[in-house]
Amino acid sequence: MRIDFTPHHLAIFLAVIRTGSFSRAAVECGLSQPALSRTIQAIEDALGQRLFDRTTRHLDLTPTGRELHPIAERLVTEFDSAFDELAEFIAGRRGRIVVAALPSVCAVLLPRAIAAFRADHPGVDVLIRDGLAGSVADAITGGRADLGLTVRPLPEAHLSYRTLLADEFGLVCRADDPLAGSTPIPWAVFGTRNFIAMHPTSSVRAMTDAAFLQAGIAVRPLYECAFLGTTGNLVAAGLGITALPRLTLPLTGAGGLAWRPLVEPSLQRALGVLTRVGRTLSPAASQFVAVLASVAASA
Amino acid sequence: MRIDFTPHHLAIFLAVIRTGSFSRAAVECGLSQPALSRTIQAIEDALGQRLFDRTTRHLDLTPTGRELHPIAERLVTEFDSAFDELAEFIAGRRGRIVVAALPSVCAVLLPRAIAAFRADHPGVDVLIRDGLAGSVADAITGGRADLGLTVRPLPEAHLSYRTLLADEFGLVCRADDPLAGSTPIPWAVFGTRNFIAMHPTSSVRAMTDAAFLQAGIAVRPLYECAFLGTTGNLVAAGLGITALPRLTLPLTGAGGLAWRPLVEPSLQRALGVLTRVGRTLSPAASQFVAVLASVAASA
DNA sequence: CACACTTACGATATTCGTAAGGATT
DNA sequence: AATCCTTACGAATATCGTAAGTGTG
Repeated sequence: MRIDFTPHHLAIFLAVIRTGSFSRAAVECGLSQPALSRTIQAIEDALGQRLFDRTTRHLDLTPTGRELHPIAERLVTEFDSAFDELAEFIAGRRGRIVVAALPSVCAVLLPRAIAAFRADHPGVDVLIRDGLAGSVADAITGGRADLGLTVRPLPEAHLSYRTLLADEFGLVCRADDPLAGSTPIPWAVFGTRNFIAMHPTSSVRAMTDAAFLQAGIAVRPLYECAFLGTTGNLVAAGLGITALPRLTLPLTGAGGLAWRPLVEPSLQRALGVLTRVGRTLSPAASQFVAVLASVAASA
Repeated sequence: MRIDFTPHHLAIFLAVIRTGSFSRAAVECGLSQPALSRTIQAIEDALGQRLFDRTTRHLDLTPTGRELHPIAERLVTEFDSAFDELAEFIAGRRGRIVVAALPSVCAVLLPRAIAAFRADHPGVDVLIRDGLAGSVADAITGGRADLGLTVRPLPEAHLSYRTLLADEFGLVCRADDPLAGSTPIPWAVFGTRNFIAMHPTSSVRAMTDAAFLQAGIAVRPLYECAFLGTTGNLVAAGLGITALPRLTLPLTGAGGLAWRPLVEPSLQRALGVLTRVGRTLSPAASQFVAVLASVAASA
C-alpha cells in the first residue's frame, strides 16, 4: 500500500505511544478506535514494518517504531511551530513593513503612527525610507516599499491612492514680520515680497506655481532650495518669505518663524497612502494603514 | 474552511513558486491544473490570506506567501529527509544491534559474522554483551539485547530458539598425551584419568554430567573452574583432562593442547539464536541473523 | 483572441463510524 | 468473562479530472 504521510498520521502514532493504548489514543484524537487502528495499520503497511508489537494486553514499540518515535515527535513539533509562526504573521503581530514617505510625513505623522502601532505590535518592524514624491512613487512601483506616504500622485494604472489628511498651505515669515499679525493672508502677498521657492522638481513648488497662476500674479523666485531647512533659514534671515504646507514647518529647522493660512485661493495638499494595485498588503501593513488613518484623523 | 496541512499541500505551493505558473506546476505535480488551483485556494481559505497575487498574465507572491515560502521549503525538506532516514533503517542499512552471546560464540562465530555483516552494512553498529547461558537468556527476556547466541535454553513461553550449528564435544588433553594419538575416544576415558570440570552452573558442566551418566561411569571432578582459561591451563599443566565443545578451544588460553572427538555417546551442544517471541526484530537484526546462519553453515 | 486561472459538476478514492469478530489474560 | 484490537460494511468527506467560464494583455 502506498500512502503519503501527514502530520495527522504522526500525531496518531504519537498519541498511541503517549497513552499506551489504541483506545485511549482514539479518545485523545477524537476518533473511533477502529479508525485509529486502521491509520496505524496504514502506516505499517506503507513502511512494510510493524510499529507496535501488540497483544490485547500489551503494547510495545518495535525497533522501527522506536526509530520513528523521535522523528515523528520532531516533525509534528516543527509543523506546529511553523504554522504558529505563520499565524502570528497573519494576525499582523509579526512582520516587517517598509514605508516610503515624504520627509514632512516622516517628521510629523509617522512618528506618532509608529509609536501607536508598535505599542500594539511589538513584533513588527517598521522601516522608513524617506524621499521626495517621485522617489516614494518609484519605491512603490518598484516594490521596494509596501506603503507610500506622499501627496496624491498623477493617476497611474498600477498605483492606488487614498487620502489621509489635507495639509493646508500657509505663509511662512519671521515671527516679527508685520504679516504675522494679519490672518488670513491672500497669495497676492507674494507679489509684494521676495519669494523663496522650493526646487522645481518638488511637489510643493508645483503647487505654489499653480497657486500663483490661480491668484493671477507673477512671482519670480529669488532662491530655489532643495531642502526645507535651507528655505526656513533664508526666511529666518529676513531674505524673503515663502508658502509651505503646515506639516512641513518642523522641517524648516529655524526658530522664530510664523505660519499663517493663505487664501485666494486656499490651498491644501493631500497627504495619503500610496499602494500598488493588485499587490496584497501584509496583515501588519493593513493594520498599520488603519492606525495611520486614525492618527491622521485626530491630527 | 478548515483543512489540515500536509507536505503535499506545501509541495504544490512550492511547485507554483518554482515554475512561476499554476499550469506548469500542475504538470510537475502530476495533477490537472484545476485540481492544483483548488489546492492553492484551499490553503488560502484556511489561512484567510492569498498566497499569490495573480492575474492571467502575472503571478507574484503576497507577503503571506513570501512568509510561507521558507517555512514550506524547510518542512518539506525535513519531511523528506526524515523518511529517507527511516527508509535506511528499514532497509537494514542503519541501526544498532545488541547481541548477547556466550564467550565461545563471541570468540569464534561472532567475529566472522560481524565482519561479513559490517562489510555490507557499514551503518549498523553491533554491540556485544558476553555472558554465560543464564545471563544471555536474561538479557533477551529483559529486552536488554535483541539477539542471544547461546545453547538451547529450557523451553519458556516468551523465548524462541533457532539452532544455528552443532558444537561437538571432544577430549581436551596435552598434545603429547598418548590419548591424542587415538581417535575417536569414548567418554569412558574419564574414568581412568583426573577430570577437570567446569563450574556446576555452566552449560558445559550440565552436558558433561549427562554424558557420564549415559556412559555409565562415575566421575569425581578434581577441579571446578568457572573460566575456560583456567581449565585449559590446568590441562596444559598436566593436572588432568577434560571434555569441551570444539568451539570453546580458542578460549582455553593455552597452547600445546589437543582436541579429539568423543564418542559413546557422541555429544553435541546446539548453538543458536535466542529471541523473544512477540517482539519484532529490527530489519538490521533480521539480516544479521541471516548472516549468522550462513557463517554457521560454512563453519 | 489567445492564454491562464476559476468555476461547475460528476466520478473516484479516502477516511470515518457502527457493529460484529477474535484473541489474550 | 472482560477487555482490547481487528475486520466488515455502509456513509460521509475529500480530492480529482473534464468541460465550460472569465478576465487579462
